[in-house]
Amino acid sequence: MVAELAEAGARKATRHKATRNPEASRSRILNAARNEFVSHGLSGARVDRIASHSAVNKNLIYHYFGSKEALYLAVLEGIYAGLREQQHDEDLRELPPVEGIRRLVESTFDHFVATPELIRLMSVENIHFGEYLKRSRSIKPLYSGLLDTIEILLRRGQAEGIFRSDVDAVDLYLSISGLAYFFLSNQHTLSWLLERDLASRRRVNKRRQHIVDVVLGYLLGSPLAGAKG
Amino acid sequence: MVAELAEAGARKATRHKATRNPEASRSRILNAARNEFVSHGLSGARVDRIASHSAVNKNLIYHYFGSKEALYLAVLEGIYAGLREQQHDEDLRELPPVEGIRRLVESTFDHFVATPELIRLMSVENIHFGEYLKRSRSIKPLYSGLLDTIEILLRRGQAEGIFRSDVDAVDLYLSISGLAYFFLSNQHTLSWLLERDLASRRRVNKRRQHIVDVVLGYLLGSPLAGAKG
Amino acid sequence: MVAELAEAGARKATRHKATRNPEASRSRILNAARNEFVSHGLSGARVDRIASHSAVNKNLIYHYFGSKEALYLAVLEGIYAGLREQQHDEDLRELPPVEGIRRLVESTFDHFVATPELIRLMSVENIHFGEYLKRSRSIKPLYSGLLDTIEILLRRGQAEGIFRSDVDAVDLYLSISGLAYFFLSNQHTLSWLLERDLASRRRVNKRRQHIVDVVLGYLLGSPLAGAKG
Amino acid sequence: MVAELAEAGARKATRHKATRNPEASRSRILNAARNEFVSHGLSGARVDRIASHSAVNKNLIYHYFGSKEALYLAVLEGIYAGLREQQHDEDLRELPPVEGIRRLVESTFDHFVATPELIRLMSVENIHFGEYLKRSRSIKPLYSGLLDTIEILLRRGQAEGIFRSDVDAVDLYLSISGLAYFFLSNQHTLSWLLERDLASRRRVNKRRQHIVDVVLGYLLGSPLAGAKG
DNA sequence: CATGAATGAGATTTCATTCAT
DNA sequence: CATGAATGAAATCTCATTCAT
Repeated sequence: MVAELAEAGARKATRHKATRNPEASRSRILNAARNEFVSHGLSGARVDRIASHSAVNKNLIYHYFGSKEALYLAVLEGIYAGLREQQHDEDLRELPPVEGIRRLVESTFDHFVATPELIRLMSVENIHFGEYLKRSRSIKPLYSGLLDTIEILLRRGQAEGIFRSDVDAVDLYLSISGLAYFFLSNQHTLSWLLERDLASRRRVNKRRQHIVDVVLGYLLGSPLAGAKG
Repeated sequence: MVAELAEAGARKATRHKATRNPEASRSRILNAARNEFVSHGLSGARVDRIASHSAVNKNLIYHYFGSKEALYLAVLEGIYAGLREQQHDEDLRELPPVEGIRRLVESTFDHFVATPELIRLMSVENIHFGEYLKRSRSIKPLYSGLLDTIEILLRRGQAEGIFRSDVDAVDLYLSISGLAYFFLSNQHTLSWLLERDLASRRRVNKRRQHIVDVVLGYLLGSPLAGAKG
Repeated sequence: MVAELAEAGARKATRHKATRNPEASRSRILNAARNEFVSHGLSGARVDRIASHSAVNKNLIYHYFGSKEALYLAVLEGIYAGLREQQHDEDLRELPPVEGIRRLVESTFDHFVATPELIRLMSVENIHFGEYLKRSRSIKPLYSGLLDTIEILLRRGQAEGIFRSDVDAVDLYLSISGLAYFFLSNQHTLSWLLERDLASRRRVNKRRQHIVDVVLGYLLGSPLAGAKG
Repeated sequence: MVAELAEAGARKATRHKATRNPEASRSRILNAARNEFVSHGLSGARVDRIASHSAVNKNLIYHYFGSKEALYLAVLEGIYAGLREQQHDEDLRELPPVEGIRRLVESTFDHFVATPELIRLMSVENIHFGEYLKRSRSIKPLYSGLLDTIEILLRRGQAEGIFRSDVDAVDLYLSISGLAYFFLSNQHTLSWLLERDLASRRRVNKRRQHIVDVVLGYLLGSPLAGAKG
């Protein structure tokens, strides 16, 4: 996966040579930059590499984006937008609660798996204490409906008497994401330490099912089971 | 938390001036280096800052550790050793299964909370595809007993008929860690996006209980509940 | 004054957008360039700023002037031409000598005050060892009559027995200009060092009178007064 | 003179190669920097040239001075300090007034002639609106006594009935300096325009005497001579 | 006549590392 | 054991200029 991410930009560059097409140039830069930041983090990324992988003069990067940090922010916004775009959570609100939650869990997991850049950039951003995310105008609004969707499904499930009654929507969201995130974000260290190939298709499929089981197992269980007192 | 991490080294520097105490110098370097790598990642860390925060000549760092990367590895080993040291998982094998799992979940969470450096370094290391971890001789052995402990508790719980039968030890470990990790590692972005202060004591305590509930809810539930087919 | 000079170009730009009027474009460029070179010197000037302040495509600047340096020379010629144009020194030759000199002193001072760009460009040009001026075909001819005028007034004053006899026209010209120039060219440092606002109207008026007094005091005095031997 | 200034640093560099003598390194840098800023101004100066002319690694410049601008300020402070150091104006206060003024005029002129860097840096600084000078802590105090000296000499000369009564100390200082400054600062353009070699020894000596004559001619004259009303 | 896109050379600055003592 | 001085390579960014239409 290392090589895959690191070289993706190089493979795509295919010597364009002076496109005279600003849209194309801009998007080639963004592409190369995403690969670079994803592979090396913010501090480790090199503007020179972004320039050469996007087959563009280095100055053009500064012309379009102003600075390495601003370029990173542009990449970050693109990635986060993609995440929320694909979640379509509003569509789930009408489903039977168990089905709705299952779909939410699965789509979260699937999007994480399909977009490894997302998880890496989320890590990078947290290494930087989220300071670039906080500068973004465009990202936060994307998250406004998410908790509502969860809340709606939860309440409907509780009204039907099938979900346990003590569930907090924020905690549930953090669990759904966390169960997928850690497995993916820490794949490299975990594969080594546990001596398992966590990137294998079999393992990934198995994990997907496990996460659904955990979330639904928890939601469908009784609040008292295993409680401390 | 940003400031806390960033300034920790500065606070400790207290002008030692030529200690002529190799042990002390070495450990001051390691301390400052941990703070630096934790605050800025590997690429973002600065040898100069480590030197000045440890009140040590820059050359001494190279004398003791050879390179910035080697110093990073030393820090990484120290941090991972601390994690496994504190887990005492062997002690849990004798406990009643529910109690054993609960303790494992709680101690994992507590150690993560108590050592924010750990989580940040785990992220940093995965940004670097785990390549430094893989160079370490000392870390992997620490993990050898962990899955056994989980396996033992699982099997005993299943034998007693209280745990569901389809649980994989690796997945369970990943879930226990992931439920805590994501919440902590991504605190900065999540607090901003969800408009909640995830670092508040109340939220942390609540999360701890939630995680226990999720893990035990899952283990104590029936395999069929909510299953796809 | 800083802001005044620096922003003058910006104020004038007023979005022309494709004038299709070559004369107007050329003159807008020259205007913006004068402001830019005056505010930042030759090395500090930016072609980009000149383009944006003159609301003209950068390429047009190269089309009309060929290079940044050639543009600078064009600006320089314009400024020097303005200086000599306004001096009308030939008109003074007929006046009574004291009156003629007084008028020359006053008009030199007044023109310097009215055209701060002139003094700044003269400084800039001397920082560059006068090399651009020397390339100009148009400037030197403007100066041909100046010393003659002074010479004529001097000789008539000496013939009348009112001017001292040992006066050199070149030195007199340098003094007339220098007494005004230094006060204006070094206003920023001098105001700070002497803790006086040399730009105030009162100070400027006072200085004008002082310079007349110095020049006439010198010319009307006797050669022996205060002489070394 | 162009070549002289521009190459002065090069001549002095004489391949030191790793002096291990911080004082010497620092002062070689300052020397080379003075030459560079004097020859090319602030914007035109090149850190690379300063490094190579001082036979020092470029980084050492940043290590010692922090930035190009800070280095420029250090040079500026050194130059201004030299000016006031050499003026010894306090020594002049006891002299007979005519003698005191004559000496002040001569020493000002002589110092300007002996230190062409001074005049050029004063011009450079005014091109930059004096903003670096204003940042300096050390320069202004040097100027505190200067006006007092002039005032004292003026008042004594007026008490003796030999100096005219309407003289302002600030104006007198500006005239003494201006009469010398313009001739020197604008030598390159003036020599060309007036078709005289203003740098020739004869011309310089003549100018020195002229300036003394002008200042004393003015001071010893009567206030009414040539006055407007 | 005029333009927006793009470039190459070089500017300042940074940083891990080594030298000499 | 420890240090202050110094370095080379490379990083980010700038800027006058040219290309293609």
